[in-house]
Amino acid sequence: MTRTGTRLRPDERTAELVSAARELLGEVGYERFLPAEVARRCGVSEATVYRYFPTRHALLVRVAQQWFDEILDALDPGVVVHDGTEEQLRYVVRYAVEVVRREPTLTRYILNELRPDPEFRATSIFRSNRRFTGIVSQVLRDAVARGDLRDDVGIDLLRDMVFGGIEHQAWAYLRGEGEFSTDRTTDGITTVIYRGMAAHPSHPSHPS
Amino acid sequence: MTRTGTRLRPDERTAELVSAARELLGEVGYERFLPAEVARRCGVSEATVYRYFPTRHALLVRVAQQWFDEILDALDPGVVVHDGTEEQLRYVVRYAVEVVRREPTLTRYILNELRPDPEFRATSIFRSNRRFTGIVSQVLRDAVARGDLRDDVGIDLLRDMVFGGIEHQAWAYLRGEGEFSTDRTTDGITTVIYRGMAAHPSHPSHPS
Amino acid sequence: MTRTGTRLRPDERTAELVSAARELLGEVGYERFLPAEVARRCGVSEATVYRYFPTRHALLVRVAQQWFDEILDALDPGVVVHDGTEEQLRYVVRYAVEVVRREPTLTRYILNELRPDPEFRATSIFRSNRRFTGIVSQVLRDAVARGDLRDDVGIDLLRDMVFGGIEHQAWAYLRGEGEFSTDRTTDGITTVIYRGMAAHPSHPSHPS
Amino acid sequence: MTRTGTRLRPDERTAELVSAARELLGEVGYERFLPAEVARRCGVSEATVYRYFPTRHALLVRVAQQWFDEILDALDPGVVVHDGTEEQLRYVVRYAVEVVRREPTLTRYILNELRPDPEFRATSIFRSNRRFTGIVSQVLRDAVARGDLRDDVGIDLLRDMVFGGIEHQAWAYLRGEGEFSTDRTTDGITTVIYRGMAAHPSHPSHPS
DNA sequence: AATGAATGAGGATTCATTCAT
DNA sequence: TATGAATGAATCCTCATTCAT
Repeated sequence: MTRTGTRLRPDERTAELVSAARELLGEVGYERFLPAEVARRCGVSEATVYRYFPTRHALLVRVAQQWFDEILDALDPGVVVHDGTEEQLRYVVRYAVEVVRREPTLTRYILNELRPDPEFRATSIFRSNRRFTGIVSQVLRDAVARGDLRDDVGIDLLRDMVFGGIEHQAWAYLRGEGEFSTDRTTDGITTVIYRGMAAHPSHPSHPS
Repeated sequence: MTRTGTRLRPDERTAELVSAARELLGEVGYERFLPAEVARRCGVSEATVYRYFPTRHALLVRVAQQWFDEILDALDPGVVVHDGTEEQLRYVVRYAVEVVRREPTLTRYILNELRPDPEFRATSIFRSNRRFTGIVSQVLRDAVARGDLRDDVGIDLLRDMVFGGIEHQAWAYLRGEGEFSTDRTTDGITTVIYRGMAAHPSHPSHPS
Repeated sequence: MTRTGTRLRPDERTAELVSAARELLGEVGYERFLPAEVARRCGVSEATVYRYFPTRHALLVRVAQQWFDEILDALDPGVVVHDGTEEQLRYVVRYAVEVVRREPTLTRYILNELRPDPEFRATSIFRSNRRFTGIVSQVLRDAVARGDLRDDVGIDLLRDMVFGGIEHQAWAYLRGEGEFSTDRTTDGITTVIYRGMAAHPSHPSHPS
Repeated sequence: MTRTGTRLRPDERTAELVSAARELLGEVGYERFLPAEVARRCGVSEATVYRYFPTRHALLVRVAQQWFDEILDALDPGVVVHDGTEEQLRYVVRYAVEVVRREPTLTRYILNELRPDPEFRATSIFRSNRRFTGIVSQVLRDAVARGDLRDDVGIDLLRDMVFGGIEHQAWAYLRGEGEFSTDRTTDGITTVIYRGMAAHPSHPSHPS
């Protein structure tokens, strides 16, 4: 994309490479990700890519890392702002929907390619990833502790229904098999989870 | 795995190849699936694989097809047997859990590699797949029509929460990030969906 | 083509194989000639082909041999029947045109694949081939000896202009680049060769 | 052949590859042409060949193209220089003889493999090829228009006798079945065509 | 006599990675 | 710092040929 051709400071070049790599990963997925294409998009040689990243894998990991950090930096502050279990839940679900929807391949890469890696737990992505999916878990956990949600279904299962549901929706959308409204998906998932787990079913919520 | 070394009848050899291919696909996934490895596991040459399947893709498709048919043959009859929305839902969810849990990579292959293929809708897997995911949708749809479930959340989203949730659970399990009890997963998902969508919240169900 | 399925006497089976092989060779050419396809056309197994012919090459050689013999058996008697150099020439040219036109690939195979073979001169095709192209040479040689044609151009060159010209015409025809009239080609070549070599130019011939 | 071992500039490497490929094509023909052998002859890896040419076919086409261009650049200017039908004819025939004689396999490749290709007419070789064979046709056509040659035999047939005759002569020569003197072949063909087609047979030419 | 099963030896093409300049 | 050239190790697929039954 960015066609520089000129010499860049190492941090600029790195940023450019990561940016192009993120786009590419989002477009073609992990297996079809070619370092050569990243180089091409930056207007540099393949060797330059390897100057900044020792392996293809390292570049991919860096992409995930940076991407996650951006997401979390934007997400984190907002959580506390919302009052009430349902509103907090809706907020994080909406955020997850927006993220996954915007970059389903990237999400998939992190969730499915990076996490299974034996060395994953040693990576700093591990921590970031935990922050990302964990933030949903935390909202749920807090709600349970507060007595707003029941505890008869595991938090991890609820979290998986949220992320799995979003992911499947996104893929169906990309395949052209259905619409993908952020609102509709957010409200639907929030509603099901909240109504399904609410400790006090007397005040059912209404999806928009 | 199976080391025959002997000559087999075509149907036997085919069965052996499909079986080994299914295992391999389950282990390494679509992209890392090598016909040569299938051959090795069957104790035959690579050329033998190509004697029975014209292309790598054809073998993979056959694996998916046969596997699906086995699943569906076992699943179908049972649905009608169960009375009540929640029980029917629990039954199909349990089945899906067992299937996805047993072969998560295979599931991913069908969901992510086969479905996006432009020619997918012309395949017989398409029909099988529709039968598979459709059976969940149908149970939900029937329940809505019967007035047992509300209609304020789309069927497709519910279905995605079911399959997405199961898939994520299975992956986390395989990654050693958590337990995976068929009962717990089945009950959890069924409960969330049912309680979250039930038209008459007066009689909440209890997960085991 | 012939679908027997039954057991044949060796000579019958051989004949059937050679016949199918000839057709195939004519259709696809030497390099794309697959023994498996010959077997398929005869309704027998590949192994049966190898029962009768030790190698692919042997089968191909046999095809050429038999084909040549048939041609020569039909051609030979007719030569003497014609009176006059030009008529004899026209006769053999017409025959060559018909042969090449009908089976250009086969001709090509013999002319270009078989002849270069180091062992070619030891083959019986060598003799047959010499009879085939030699018959044209002989007609020319006789005419020179009789004083009807000059001797200032080598017989082999004339023969090559005849066969090369026919072959190129046939290929252009097959490519759809032009018509191919047996009469027109025969008369054209005969005329050029005869008029160009005639010792007594006072009676120029007229092509039809 | 050329064993460099060193790093070459792209144009040098390309030239070396094309050169080696031309030689190889001339030796073994289209079907037996292996990119791996080209690599071996240049002392580089097979991958290097594919760095410069996306496919085997592309390399072959490039060989043909470049080769043709060299030929035509040398041939073209000379035609106009010669006076008289017979001299012009002799000149282009001589040129064709030299070309075909030097590289009969290459000629065959262009004539038989490239020309039949459906996309051939879109290639730049198409234009080059037309220039090549067309130059003979043009000389003949001009002579007919001028009244020097009769019009009772089609130009295309005459052209085919020229090229076909040359090709067969070259092959026989390569096979060791006869001598191949450029002069003798040129004069022979020119003589036959000219004497056979001359409108005024009173001044027959004398082959050397 | 016939064959069905099986394969060894290719053979075109891809791509992450290295290294001399 | 940057790179252009180069490649080793795959990877899918083909086909003439063998051999136990």
